[in-house]
Amino acid sequence: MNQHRNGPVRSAAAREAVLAATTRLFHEQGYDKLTIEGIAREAGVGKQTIYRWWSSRGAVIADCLAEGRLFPVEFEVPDSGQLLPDIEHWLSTVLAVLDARNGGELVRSLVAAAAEDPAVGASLSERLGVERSLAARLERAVRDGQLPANAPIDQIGESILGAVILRALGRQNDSGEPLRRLVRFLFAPSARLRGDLEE
Amino acid sequence: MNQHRNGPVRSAAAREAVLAATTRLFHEQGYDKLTIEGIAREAGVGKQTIYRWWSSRGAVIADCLAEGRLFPVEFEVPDSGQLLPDIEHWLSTVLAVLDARNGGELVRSLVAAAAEDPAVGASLSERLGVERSLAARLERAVRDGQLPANAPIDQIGESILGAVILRALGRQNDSGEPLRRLVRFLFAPSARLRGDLEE
Amino acid sequence: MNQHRNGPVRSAAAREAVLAATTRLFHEQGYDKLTIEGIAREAGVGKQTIYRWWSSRGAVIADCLAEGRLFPVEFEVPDSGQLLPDIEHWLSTVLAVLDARNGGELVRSLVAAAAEDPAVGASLSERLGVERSLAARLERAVRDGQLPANAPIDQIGESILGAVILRALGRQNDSGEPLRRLVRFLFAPSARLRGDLEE
Amino acid sequence: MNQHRNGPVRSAAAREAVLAATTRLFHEQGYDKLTIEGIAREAGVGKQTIYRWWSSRGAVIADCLAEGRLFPVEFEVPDSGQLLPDIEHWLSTVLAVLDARNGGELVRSLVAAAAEDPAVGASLSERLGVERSLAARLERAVRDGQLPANAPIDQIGESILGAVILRALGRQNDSGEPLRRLVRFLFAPSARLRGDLEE
DNA sequence: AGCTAAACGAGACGGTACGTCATGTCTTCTC
DNA sequence: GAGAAGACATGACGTACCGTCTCGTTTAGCT
Repeated sequence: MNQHRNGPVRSAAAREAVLAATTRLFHEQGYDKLTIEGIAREAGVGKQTIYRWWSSRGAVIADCLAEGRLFPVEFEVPDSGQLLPDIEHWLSTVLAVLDARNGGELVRSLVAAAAEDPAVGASLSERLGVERSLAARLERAVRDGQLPANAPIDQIGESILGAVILRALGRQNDSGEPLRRLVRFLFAPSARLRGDLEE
Repeated sequence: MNQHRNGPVRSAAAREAVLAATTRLFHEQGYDKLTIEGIAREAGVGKQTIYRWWSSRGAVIADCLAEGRLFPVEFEVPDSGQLLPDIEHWLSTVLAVLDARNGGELVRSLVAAAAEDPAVGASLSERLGVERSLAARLERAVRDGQLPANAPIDQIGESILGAVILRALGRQNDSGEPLRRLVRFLFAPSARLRGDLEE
Repeated sequence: MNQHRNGPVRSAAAREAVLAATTRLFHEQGYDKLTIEGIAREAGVGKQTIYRWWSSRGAVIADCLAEGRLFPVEFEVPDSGQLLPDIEHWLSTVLAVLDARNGGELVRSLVAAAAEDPAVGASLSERLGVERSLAARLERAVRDGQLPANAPIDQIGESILGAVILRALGRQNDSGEPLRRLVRFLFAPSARLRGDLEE
Repeated sequence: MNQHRNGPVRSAAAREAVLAATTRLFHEQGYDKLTIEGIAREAGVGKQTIYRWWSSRGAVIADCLAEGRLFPVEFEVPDSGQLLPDIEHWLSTVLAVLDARNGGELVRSLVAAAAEDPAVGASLSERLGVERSLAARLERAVRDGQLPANAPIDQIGESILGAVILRALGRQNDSGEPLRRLVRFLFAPSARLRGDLEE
């Protein structure tokens, strides 16, 4: 028995306009300058329409995040068969994006949004598009015997992502070399034992 | 506030009152509810006195952070000579604090403050009191040969801290076991190679 | 030639519900708190149904007024043959109603509605139920020779009503004696000439 | 012991700007289109400044009224020694103003404001500038013996003013003759008795 | 009896204004 | 001359209604 309701239905156009405007403003101004009124103005939408469908500023961000509107690219981890070079290549891509204009600001805005709003926090890691692909690659490495069978794949991904976030919070302008050393440490364990991580 | 003074000297009492009020409010309400007016009210201080000496809300937080007012305890890493048990013990302490009331909220507030304000971001990692002690312990491990000579000590610390932060952002209520698996992975490399991380 | 139309006709139930709800809310909350949405909610009616049949909030009020829903009683002027005692008795009735709970507020609400909406203004004086009956009594007085043949009956009524309204606007809590003095002045001209309005 | 207070003092410029803007908007748009935000915008003033010093829209109007900003002219009653001609002349002046552009609207706006706000209501009659001057003239008439010693002067004034208001509420476009007949009735009692109010 | 179009309840929509709160600057008075 | 108190212009908050506009449902009168 279908539960029917009368009346007009949610406007897809309004929803789209809100998410598009939010994405635009988020990239242009960052999270803390993002306001409901600003979104409404930019989207050509009444404030009440936003409040009707989203509980907070963070909830709008979370929707944008869930639809992949906040990241310009997907960070795919290549799979050449050799774990460390693949990860290093992926890391270079990530760092290149982050060091481009507003990349660090984008991360900080996301973190601020996640800190403020549970919904954003909940979808942050998986939707970041980072861990998903990374985890897939690591699972493959486990199957290939390059990582032990019970390596904590998710946690390894989170530790790398966490280090990336901390770097963004500290506004460090290093070359990315410290992060590269971290992944080498993580994925070249035999080298670690031999003490020849670096030549 | 302070009693009779002749010279135009910065009032130590006012400074103290501001920092104390900020600490109190930060713990009670979190970063996003923290306002300059609220601090001034709570401290019994004029708004202008705050603006005179601090450039922003974040700068006040950064001062509190720098003076160790925001953390109830210092997280010292014990040194029994055995790296992994020491780290696991330390991690248990950290997790216990975070899972206590408002512990997660405290981390999220700090992260939000760091995301918003460069000054907070800059002092976050070292002042967190976490990495300093952790790095010292890891250096000792290097000297003892438990870690390779060129292990990226700071980055390892940041990766752990980053994972802790991500856990707080995701509001996860796990037992902390995932984090424990991560440190085991990080500090038991030989086990990893043998595939017997867990029995 | 009848222009025929299909479909249902205006719902008497909806009309009744709207007018009843309006009357209820008008008495409970006054004119300025009266809203179309509130009426629709109270009447269990769609907003559009109101907009379809009435042009404005004032038009609904005007309808209520025209059907005598806004006044709890009719103010009949008795006719004992003696003009002044009749008028004074009527005035006492009016004042008693006005000084009862919300009586003044009712007048003010009506005046506000009349000020805002021409339709209400147009029907205010005649529909008030005041002047109609008063004018009838004054005409009788003219026939009886108690008033000159061309006394401005309508204007006399309006002047009394106007004085009543001004009293309500000023929120005066006098006993009503000033109004009584006015009607004595109006209807005891010979006394006036003799200077013995009051003994 | 004087109870002293620190801090800046109320800005005379802001007060003046608010009252001037209110007066302007009131005349241009009437009371119901008058909004706090509109006043603030027009005055170049923050909304909060208005809310700090006035409790409501009506309170601002009441201040304007009290300073005579809402009426373009003072309605002085001439004093030639002969009551009726003086009053008729005054009435002509009043009617001329009311029938000019927006005169009726002005009255209706004032009445609406008075109905909504006690402060406006309280100062309406005296500040209207109407009754004050009228009462003075009537008192003179009493002294001259043209009115009985205990004629209810204030009430007579209110009855005239009330009739004027009712006329404005009804949007009547009569020539003003009915009002003239009323004052003739009020102030030519002997004529009334002889039934020769009009020849 | 079926068809059809209007009226209905519900309520989403782009707006305006509300009254409150915080911002960062400025002014006044006290110590 | 630093500091408390707080007024100021600005602007966002979240709420309430405005008047218009869909939605599906219900119902009256014509075929």
